Amino acid sequence: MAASIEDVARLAGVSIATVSRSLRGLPDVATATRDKVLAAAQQLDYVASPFAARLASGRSSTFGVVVPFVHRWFFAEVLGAVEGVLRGAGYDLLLHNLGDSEGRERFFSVLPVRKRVDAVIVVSLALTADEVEALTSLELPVGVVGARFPGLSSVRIDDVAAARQAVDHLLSLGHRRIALIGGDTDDPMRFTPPHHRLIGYREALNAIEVPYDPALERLGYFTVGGGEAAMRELLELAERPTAVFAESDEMAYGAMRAIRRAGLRVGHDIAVIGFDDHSNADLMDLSTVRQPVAEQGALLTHAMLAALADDTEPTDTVLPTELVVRGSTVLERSVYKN
Amino acid sequence: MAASIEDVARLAGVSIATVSRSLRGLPDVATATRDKVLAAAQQLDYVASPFAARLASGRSSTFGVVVPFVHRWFFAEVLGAVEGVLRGAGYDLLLHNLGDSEGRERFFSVLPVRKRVDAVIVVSLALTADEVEALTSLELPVGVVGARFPGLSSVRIDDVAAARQAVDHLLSLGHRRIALIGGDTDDPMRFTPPHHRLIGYREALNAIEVPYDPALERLGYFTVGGGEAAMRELLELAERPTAVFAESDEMAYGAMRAIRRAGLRVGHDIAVIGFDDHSNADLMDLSTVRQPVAEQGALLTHAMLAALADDTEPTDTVLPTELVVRGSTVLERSVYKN
DNA sequence: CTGTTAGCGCCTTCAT
DNA sequence: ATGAAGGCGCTAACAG
Repeated sequence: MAASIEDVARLAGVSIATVSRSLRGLPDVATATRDKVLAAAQQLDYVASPFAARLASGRSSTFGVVVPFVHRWFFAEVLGAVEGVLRGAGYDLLLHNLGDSEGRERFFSVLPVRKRVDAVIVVSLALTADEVEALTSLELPVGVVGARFPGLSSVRIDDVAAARQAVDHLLSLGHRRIALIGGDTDDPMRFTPPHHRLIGYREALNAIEVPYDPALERLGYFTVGGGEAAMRELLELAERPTAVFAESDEMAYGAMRAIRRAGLRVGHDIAVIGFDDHSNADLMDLSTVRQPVAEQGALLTHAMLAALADDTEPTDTVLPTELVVRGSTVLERSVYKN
Repeated sequence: MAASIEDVARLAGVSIATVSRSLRGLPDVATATRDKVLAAAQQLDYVASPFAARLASGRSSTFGVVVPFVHRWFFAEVLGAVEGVLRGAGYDLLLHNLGDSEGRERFFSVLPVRKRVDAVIVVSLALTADEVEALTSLELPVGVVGARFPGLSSVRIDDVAAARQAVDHLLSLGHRRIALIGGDTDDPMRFTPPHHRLIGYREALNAIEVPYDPALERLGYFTVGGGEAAMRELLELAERPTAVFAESDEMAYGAMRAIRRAGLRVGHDIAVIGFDDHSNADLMDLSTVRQPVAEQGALLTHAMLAALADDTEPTDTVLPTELVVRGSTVLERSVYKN
C-alpha cells in the first residue's frame, strides 16, 4: 500500500497535523521540523490522497473545462493553453467534450461537474439563458472563452469589428460584390461568432453604402465541405461575386477549392479572405483575420485562478485581432480583370 | 449547502446505507423502497459527493489521459473518442498535456495521476524503459494508443506495413527514385511512428532491390514548415527524386507547397504521398495511407474499461490501414514524363 | 431486505 | 510551534 500521512508522521516523529502543515507550506512550522517531515515524505514517496484532502477541505483544485468538439482546431488550441496554466498552478483539468446537441443537453441538465470542481471554463458556446442559469446555480466562478454573458468572466475578441476588418480589406481592394460564407446562426450548438461576424459583414457594406444582397449570404457550417458547397452555389449566380469573406479559414479552404475546380484563380478571379489564421492558412496562402487563440484560453484561466484566490468580480477582456494579407487577396487582381 | 446522503435518508425515511444502495442500483433493495429513495433524491436534487465516495470505496471512476500535444490533429482526435467512451461509462477524464520534453519529464517523475485515477491512457509516445516502469509502478491498468509495450494494453496500426503500402504504391506507378520526409527518430518526445515508417520505406525499396539512397531521407519534424524545408533540399539534389513519401500528411502539405513554389506540378512532375488521411488531405488532393484514429482511441478505452471490470491481461490490437489514392499520385504521370 | 457502525485519509479548529 | 480530536460524506462489512 502507498504511504499515508500517518506513516510520514511516525517516521518524522511528529503529529499528522504537523505533517499536513509542513507539506502544504503553511506558516508556523519550525524549519527543522519541516525539514524532518519533508525528508520523511520523500523517503516514503508520499503523496497526499487528493480525495481525502478534498473531502476534508471542500476544495477540489480542479477545473471543469467544457468544449463543443475537442478535435476542432480552435477548441483544441484553447484547451492546450488552459491545461498549461492549470498544470502550472497545481490544478487538475476535468475534460467535458459535448460532441453534439444531445451531449450538450445532457451536460447542462446533469451538470456532471457538480461537487467536483472549483471553477468551470466554457469554450465558445453561445449559452442560452437556461444554460447560463444552470452554470450560475453551481455557485462557482465560471468563465467563457469567445463570448460574454452577464455574471460570467470572459476573454474574447470583437467578432463584429474583426469581420469588418476582413470586409473592409476587400472593399479597399475595390471589390463591391462581396459574398459571405457563414456559420448557421440557428445552429443547435449555437456558437456566438456566426451572428456577430454576419453583423460585421453587413455593417462594413453598409458603411460605404454598398447594398447588401441576401443571395450572396450562404451557409458553410464551419466545415471545408460546407464552404465548398456554398462557393459552388455562389459561382452559379447570374452575377457572380468578385470576393468572398468566409467566417472561418476552414470554410475558406473549401471555397478556394470550389473556385479552382471551376477553373478560376483564387486571388485573381475571385478574392477570398477567411477568419482565424488557422494553422494551415499560411500554407494555403489564405488572407485572414488572426485572432489570438491560445492567449484567450491562458488569459481566462489566469483570471479564473485570480477570482478563486481573491473572490473578485467577473471580468471581461477583449483581445485585438489582426488582418493578415496573403495571396488569396492579391492586389494585382486588376491586372487580370482588365 | 447542497443536500447530503443523510438529507435524502431522512426525507425517504430510511438509513443512509439504503440510500447508497438504491442510488447505485445495487441488488437486494425492495422496489418500493428504491422508488421512495429515488423520489427523495430527485426532490432534493441530490448528487453524491464523488470525493467521499472515492475515499470510501477506493475507486475513482476517473481515467488519466496523457497526450504530447492536445492541439495536434491526431491527439485531439483520439482524445475526443476516448472522452466519448468514458463519458458514456460514467467515468471522468483527467487531461495531461505534456507540451514539451520538460513537461514530459515532470509528468513521469511526479506522476500526477497517483492516487487519483483508476487507469491511464497514453497516446502515441515511444516510452522509455524508465517511463514504462514509472507507469507500471502505479499498479493500474495502463493502455497506449499507437505503440506497444510489454505489460501495457495497446491499440495501434502496423506502421511498417502502412509505410510499405505507401511506398509500394509509388513503386507500382513506376517510381524508383523515391524520397522520404520523416520525423526525427531521436526526437526528445520520442514518437514510435518515425522509426517504423522509416523501416517500412526501406523495406519496400529493398523488396524490389531498389538501392536506398541516404541523400533521399530527410527530416520534416512532423510540421508543414519542416516538410517544406525538406522538400526544398530534395529539389536541389543533382538527381532529383520523382516521388516523395512523407510520414505525415502535414509534412506532405509542406512538400507540396515547395514543389509548387519551385514551379513544378504535384502529381505530374513529382508524386507525393502522405500518411494519416488528415482532415485536410482530401482538400489538398493528397494521396495517403489512412489510419483509423478515433477508432483506436475508442477501442482502447473499451479495452481498459473491460480490464477494470474483469481484471484481465493486457491486450494488443492492430487495426488495418488503407491506401487512399488522390491527385498527388496521378497515374497520367507518364504522359508528362515521356 | 434494511440498519448500524467502522473506517477511508486528510484538514482544521482548539488547546497547550 | 505542535498535538489532539472531530468531522468531511460516503462505502462496506456485519447484524439482524
